[in-house]
Amino acid sequence: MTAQPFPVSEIVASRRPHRKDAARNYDALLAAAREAFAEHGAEASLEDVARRAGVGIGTLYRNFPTRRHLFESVYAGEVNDLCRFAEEVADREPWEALTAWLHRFVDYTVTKRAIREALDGESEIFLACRESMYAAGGPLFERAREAGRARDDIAFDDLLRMVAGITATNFLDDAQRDRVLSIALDGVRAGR
Amino acid sequence: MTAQPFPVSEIVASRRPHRKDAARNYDALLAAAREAFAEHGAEASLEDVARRAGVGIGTLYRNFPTRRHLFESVYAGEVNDLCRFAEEVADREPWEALTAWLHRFVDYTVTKRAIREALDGESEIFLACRESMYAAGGPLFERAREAGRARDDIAFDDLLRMVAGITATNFLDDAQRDRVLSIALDGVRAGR
DNA sequence: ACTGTAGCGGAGGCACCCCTCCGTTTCAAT
DNA sequence: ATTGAAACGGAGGGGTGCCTCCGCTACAGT
Repeated sequence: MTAQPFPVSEIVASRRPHRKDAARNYDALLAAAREAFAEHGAEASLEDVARRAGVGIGTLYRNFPTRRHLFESVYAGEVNDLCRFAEEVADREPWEALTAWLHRFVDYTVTKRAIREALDGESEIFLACRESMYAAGGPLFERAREAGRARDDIAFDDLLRMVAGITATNFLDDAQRDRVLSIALDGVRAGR
Repeated sequence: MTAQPFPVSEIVASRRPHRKDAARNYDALLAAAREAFAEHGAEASLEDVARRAGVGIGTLYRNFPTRRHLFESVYAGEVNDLCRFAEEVADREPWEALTAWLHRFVDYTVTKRAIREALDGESEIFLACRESMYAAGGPLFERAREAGRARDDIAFDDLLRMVAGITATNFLDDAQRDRVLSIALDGVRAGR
């Protein structure tokens, strides 16, 4: 809501090194990790991440002392994007805003494979991310509910986990994924 | 539909050894594998499976030459149970029969963690399992649709993948899982 | 009870991954 | 251009998992 709304983005940005080569490697590692996590889940090989980034394994460990640091950084980056997107859709029609946000939620690839674990992560950053995400998406849900477009016997957490589950599943193609998501969301609509 | 409706059960049973000790080990391995797959997904350590079963690693490999053999056997066993259950509910009210079957689907633990992969498996057994499952559950869906209880713009495959996704996700507790499943199924109900 | 054989278990070779440590390289401030 | 400090990369030690192979065990048929 303010200029720097999400503490998460600061945490991540603050870790980025100042020297040019170091910064480039840092970015390459994050991008490589995003790919690797998307493909293999949170257990992806860190040596593979370093290889993809074209960087020595030592460099990976200097930037991200543990697997958790790396994973959290990738995750936080996506959460951050998601939070920004919530602002973008804030002035659309309530139900439309909610579903647009949820579809964006689905698009995040790391999230796709790893969000289930992340939803139960207990570290400081995971908690912060979850809070940010709830702060961003919760009001959209609330608004849809007040407009009589969403049923009021479920919690935002229920909704998010439902979508996360569908998101994490393999489908024949993207069309099927969207179709299934729409069906499930129809269950969330008010008026049966 | 006939006395031995599911080819899958024969495949699995035919592999069970005749000698007493061997049969005991075979069963112990299947049970251990079911546990291990449920906990760690399809990538569970085979040495761990052997340890759980109280059996040497060599014995595991004699009974199940590859990881895929073991996984398929566990999976086929559960599919088989599921198929039987479809017969049990066949004479209930259409919508109730369908949801009862889907809830049972949710209960299978191996399935829970691994069905996403399995839904895309291309081996002969996976195909046979999928076919059996569709043969068992499809008619339930069809019947609910004909009774005007389920919408007709979605496929049984859509429904199954939706439920599988929700099934594979972590929830705070079983109550939340059931709640979310009900919401999603409401999207499948006919009449908005 | 005897005995041939199916079945057993685990040592060991190979591969991969984790993470640390340190000699070498590269940046950027002067 | 010089130079000190920051950053680099990858070798290597320890761990775990995969799978094979073969000497030992115990079942079941006579």
